[in-house]
Parts: sequence; C-alpha cells; structure tokens
Amino acid sequence: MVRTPCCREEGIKKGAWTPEEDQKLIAYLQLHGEGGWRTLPEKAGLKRCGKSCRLRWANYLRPDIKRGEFTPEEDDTIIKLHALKGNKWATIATSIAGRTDNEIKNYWNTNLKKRLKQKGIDPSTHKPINTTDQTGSEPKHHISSSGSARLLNRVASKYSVDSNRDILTGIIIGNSTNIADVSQNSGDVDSPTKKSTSMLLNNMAAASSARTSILINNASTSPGFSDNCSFTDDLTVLFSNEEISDMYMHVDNVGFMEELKGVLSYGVADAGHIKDTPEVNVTDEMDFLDSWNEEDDLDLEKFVSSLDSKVGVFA
DNA sequence: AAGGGCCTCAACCGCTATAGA
DNA sequence: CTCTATAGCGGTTGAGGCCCT
Repeated sequence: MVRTPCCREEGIKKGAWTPEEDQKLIAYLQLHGEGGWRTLPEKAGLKRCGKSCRLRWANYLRPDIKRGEFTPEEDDTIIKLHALKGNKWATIATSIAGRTDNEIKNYWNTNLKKRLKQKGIDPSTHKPINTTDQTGSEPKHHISSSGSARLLNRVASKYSVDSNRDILTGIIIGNSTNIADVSQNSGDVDSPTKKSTSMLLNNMAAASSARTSILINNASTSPGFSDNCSFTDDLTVLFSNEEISDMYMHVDNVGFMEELKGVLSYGVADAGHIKDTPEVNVTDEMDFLDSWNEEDDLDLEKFVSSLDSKVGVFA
C-alpha cells in the first residue's frame, strides 16, 4: 500500500489553525460541500494538507458539533457503549449526537477512565478490579452464560411468558411493540407486577441465551427457546463474532449484569429505533439493574430470587 | 510572583479499508 | 487483479492553560 505523502510536501503548514484559515475552509465547504479533500487546500487557498483540513472540519468546524461539558446521560452512554464496543470511538460517536470521535476519545482518556478507576472498576474490562484473586483464578460465583440463561429461563417460565423470541427481538433492535404485545397478550393474567418480573427475566435470559446460540452457530440448541428460533441476524448487527466469543468466554455474574445493561443501553442509545417507537421503556429496567449492588450479591440465583421484592420499580 | 508539574484537547501520525481506474 | 487515491480510524503528541507550592 502506497502512503499518501500529503503532509510531507514543502510549504505545508502544521499546528494550530488561525481564524483566517478556519474562515477560508468554512467558506469553501459551504460553497462546494464536503469531499475532494486532497485538492481542497489549493482551491480554498490554504497551505494545509487535505487530511488536516478534513480533520479540522470534522472535529471542530462542522456546524452540528455540540460544544461544552458532557451531560451525565452522555457519560453513561459512553461508559456503557465502551463496555460493549471497546475503543471504537467512531462507533460510539454515532450514538451521541453532536459529539465527535476525537472528543469522546479525549473525554474518555482524561475523565471517564479515571472516574471508573476511582470507583474500583477496571476501565478496560468494566469489571470490579478485585473480582479475581491474586492467583488469577475465576471469580467465586462464576457460572456460564448458558447456565445463567437456563437458570433465568427456568424462573421466567414459572411466570408463564413464552414469547422469548419477540422479547429478545424487541430488546435487541429496540422494537418495543413486541415487548408491549407480549406483556399484554401473554396467557398470564396475573398481576402486572408478575408480568414485569417475567418480562425482565425473559429479557435477561434471552440476551444471555442468544449470545450462546450465536457462538455455537446453532440457535436451535439454545437453552430456553423454541427449536426454530434464530437470532443471528439481529445480534451480528450489534456484535462482532470476536465480541460474542469474548463475552461467552468471560461471563460471570457481575459481567453478565454489565453485559445485559449494555444490551439494554444499546437500545436506549439507538435513537433511530427509539424515535420510531417512543413507547419503548427499557430505562426502568436499566435503573433497576443499576440499583442492584453486585458487591452485596454476587450470586445470580439470590439475585433472581430477590426480584419479587423489587419488581415494583418497573411494574 | 515565579516556575514546575499536571491536565486538556486540537492536531498529527501511522495505519487500514474501500472505491475506482 | 493490481495499483493508486482517498476516507476514516485509533493512538499519540505537544502547546497552552491551570494549579499548586
């Protein structure tokens, strides 16, 4: 691959941009639109390389760029998407209107990373720093994702909601109609509280189980689902095979909850889906999961059994 | 007041991906 | 298919501002 020598040419200016240069660039782009970055500097009367012009525009001059401090909601979204996607700044930036990848990257490195460390969370794994002992052995309460899916499905089935696929689809692609329909149309005529419980459990089970089904590339063997279920299309939109594989390899109770929150937050952050279906309400579930103190209760079974006393928060 | 260390963030660098000739 | 130009990404750098002593 031949590298473009655009920034090594003679007479090319580097360093901070002057207001005059900014004005020239803005004026040119307003007249001609974006693109043709290589020839742009000459046409616009700038002694800069095209790459520098593109970056200046993309990261600073673009009119839709939001300035000022990040909101707590933005912080939250960045942290959750980072837990899911890692250092994919451009991907994360697409979920936060008006923020550039560069800005998010800087903000992560200078603020959020430190904040997580102060809270005792490893910013690269998003897990508590001391969940493993000095010998590096597995966490005490580790269970596999398929195991957690089975467990959750068992409890879920107790509440008689059987449309896992619809719920999963609803959560993954942010289509709340499915979730609402399932809640209203299930054969279960018990209290709304019970419906909410089983919805959450099914959501959790579905998310966990679907990961497993992707990994083994055989949805029909996924625990807790009908034989003809296939989630591959939905999930591969969100996760790479490596990510799915990685999740499967490292699932523990704490990690599972974080992943689940990640899955849910992805739906919240995906404004395109939410706009179309304003009735979606995974936020209550997110709040509930956030309120769960994993340090107090690392045992997923205990967590599940404690749900009944807490379900009112998203009834 | 001075200056040294720290922090922030715009800008750069090196690289990959992709499109088109 | 190969080559080249261009776009875009993520890591890194360094200037300038801020804070502390």
